[in-house]
Amino acid sequence: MARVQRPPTIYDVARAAGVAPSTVSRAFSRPGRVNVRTAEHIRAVAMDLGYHTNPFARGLSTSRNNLLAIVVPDITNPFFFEIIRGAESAAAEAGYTLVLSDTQESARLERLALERTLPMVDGVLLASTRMTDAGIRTHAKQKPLLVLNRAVADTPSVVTDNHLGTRRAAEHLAGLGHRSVTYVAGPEASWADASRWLALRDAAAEVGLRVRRVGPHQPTLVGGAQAVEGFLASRATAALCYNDILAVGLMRGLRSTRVTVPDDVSVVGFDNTLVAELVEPGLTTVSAPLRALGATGVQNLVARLNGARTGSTEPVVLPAALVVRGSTGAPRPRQGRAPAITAKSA
Amino acid sequence: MARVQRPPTIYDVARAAGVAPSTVSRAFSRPGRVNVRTAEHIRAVAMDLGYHTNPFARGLSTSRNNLLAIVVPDITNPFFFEIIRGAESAAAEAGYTLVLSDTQESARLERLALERTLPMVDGVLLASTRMTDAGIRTHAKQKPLLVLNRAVADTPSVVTDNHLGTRRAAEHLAGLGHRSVTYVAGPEASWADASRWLALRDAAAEVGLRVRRVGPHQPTLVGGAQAVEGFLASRATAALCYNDILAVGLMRGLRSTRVTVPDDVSVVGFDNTLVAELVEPGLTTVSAPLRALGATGVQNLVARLNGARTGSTEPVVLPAALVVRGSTGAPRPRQGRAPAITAKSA
DNA sequence: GTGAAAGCGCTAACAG
DNA sequence: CTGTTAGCGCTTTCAC
Repeated sequence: MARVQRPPTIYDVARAAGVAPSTVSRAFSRPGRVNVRTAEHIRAVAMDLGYHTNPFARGLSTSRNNLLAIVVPDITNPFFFEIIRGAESAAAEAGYTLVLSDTQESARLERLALERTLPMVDGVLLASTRMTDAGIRTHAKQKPLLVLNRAVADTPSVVTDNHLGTRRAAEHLAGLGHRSVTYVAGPEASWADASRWLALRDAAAEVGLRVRRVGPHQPTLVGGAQAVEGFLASRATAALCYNDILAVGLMRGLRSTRVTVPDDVSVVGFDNTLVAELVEPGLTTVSAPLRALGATGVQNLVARLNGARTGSTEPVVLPAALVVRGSTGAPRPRQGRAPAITAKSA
Repeated sequence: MARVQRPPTIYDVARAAGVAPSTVSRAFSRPGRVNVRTAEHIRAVAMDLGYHTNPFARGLSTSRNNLLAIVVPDITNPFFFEIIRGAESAAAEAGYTLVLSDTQESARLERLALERTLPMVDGVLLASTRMTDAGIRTHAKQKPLLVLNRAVADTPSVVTDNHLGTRRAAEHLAGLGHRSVTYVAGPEASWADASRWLALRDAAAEVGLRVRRVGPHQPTLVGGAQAVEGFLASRATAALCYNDILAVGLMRGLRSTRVTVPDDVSVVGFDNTLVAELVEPGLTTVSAPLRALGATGVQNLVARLNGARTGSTEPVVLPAALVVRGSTGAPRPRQGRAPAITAKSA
């Protein structure tokens, strides 16, 4: 097992190179201000010694350390790791490193994580936070902060266009001949859930769809299975679900009943995560630009750190689109006869 | 948008509390060494001012900043985010924060990420690294480092028991009546791939299975589809795939041919990630204790940081188990007639 | 117990 | 262009 030794400092390099420490510093932080030959020499010596500048010591003077925190409720949720990847690559590109906090859906853990990471980063990305608007604003006073997937007054945010996406889904269903749709709701505290439901109400009215709502449900396979009964009771021929996992759970639950997808009922999800593609039949879903969401968030935050004065704090809205797969189709011809409503599921 | 102000320092607190800065410092870092009433007073004043100690300034003196880096090839791969979550929660529990680097399967990016993060963390977790053993050891000289999913001489590591897992899979297949199995290989550079293949060779011999190997293939859906032809040509009745995604890709590819799973061929995956459960039929797979892998890695690393002198650098081996689902079954009775080998797939 | 002073590794401001 | 001198915010001797 390799023995770890104390890394060389700027002074070691300075001595070895026969120059002043400040010159070494300059050679690394603003190469332009140093004779090209000395700079070269210093670099060589440094490399030789295995010198790496200590970013936090630097941060002490510059009060920036090129660290960004991203706080997510659940790393294992496909929804978030696409966002994380977008954020990570944008951060790396801008020379920032990401600090990751998984709050495991707990508001308490989220608060703790934030308190621990806030003092050490230059800015924070909050993805689908469970905090109150007031709590968010409090933290935003301490460090530049940006909210993903939720609009908060006076706080920069990036959201997806739930309205447009839902509208497309409604049009799609109406176009197939559906007359009714039920929204299968997700977590009560979710901003996205509220936003999607409201959007569906509007869109349904515009395209002439009768709309119901069941829930709330956990955004999990189990939650989807639990939604079966309520959905069937709503007697709609189509379901728009809070997210993909919930939709898949619903589809699975329906399979245990006499109801088949898409012949009896059509199911639409939200987010276009990997599962939508894996499930059989493929899940028609509203695609959120997850990676772009993370990337845009980081870019805006970094711009702010660099002094960009964006007067407005209107949310940045990213477009959504409908991805049509096998889970939607025309409803049964004799529509008067609603689908069987007795759930025989486990 | 909230205005961000410069956070209060230890001096601000000292002045407001009417004590010396060093006393404030002590009140936070070693409360025992301070009069309990003064300490209380200081805490109150600090809270009042919204003081948070700057971890990196502290780190300058103590040369520890409670940061750990985790480097993964692909955040969006379910395999890794289970590991990440395990690592994250173990880190949080030990008072450490995780810094995340996604190298997007690129050795170059991995090197860059490491160079950027190494100087700022106390230790590094390398998950399924693409580096050479020599490269790993070089970095291990600079900071305590631990490798996940790969055994490297002279370097602490945590791996899963591929041997045992593969053995179980082989026994399962043999028990069902299979006489032949083909290993569908993953990336060439992968330590896990080599390890699994070797394990299968041994296990197959022991249980009396004829064994072949096809590949390498990308560990993706596409890679799995591309493996179809080679697999069919191998004329085996069972496939053991490098990982779940590859297995799912293979199953999908097979569906486009005349071959059905599990009636014509059985398919076994590796890792027991979410997709194994979602796919139809469910994928029988060797389950790796992913979360435990991440957690154990962090715990070992932290122990080392705290001065634990573990003499040996033998890999820590975590148990694997076989999870049986619908993708495996008894081979067709008339086994002389091998499955159709003409691939009609896209 | 508490204060004063030095220093962690680096950058910044000021001379030359 | 380069050297000198102060700090950045905190911890750590060493006195008292």
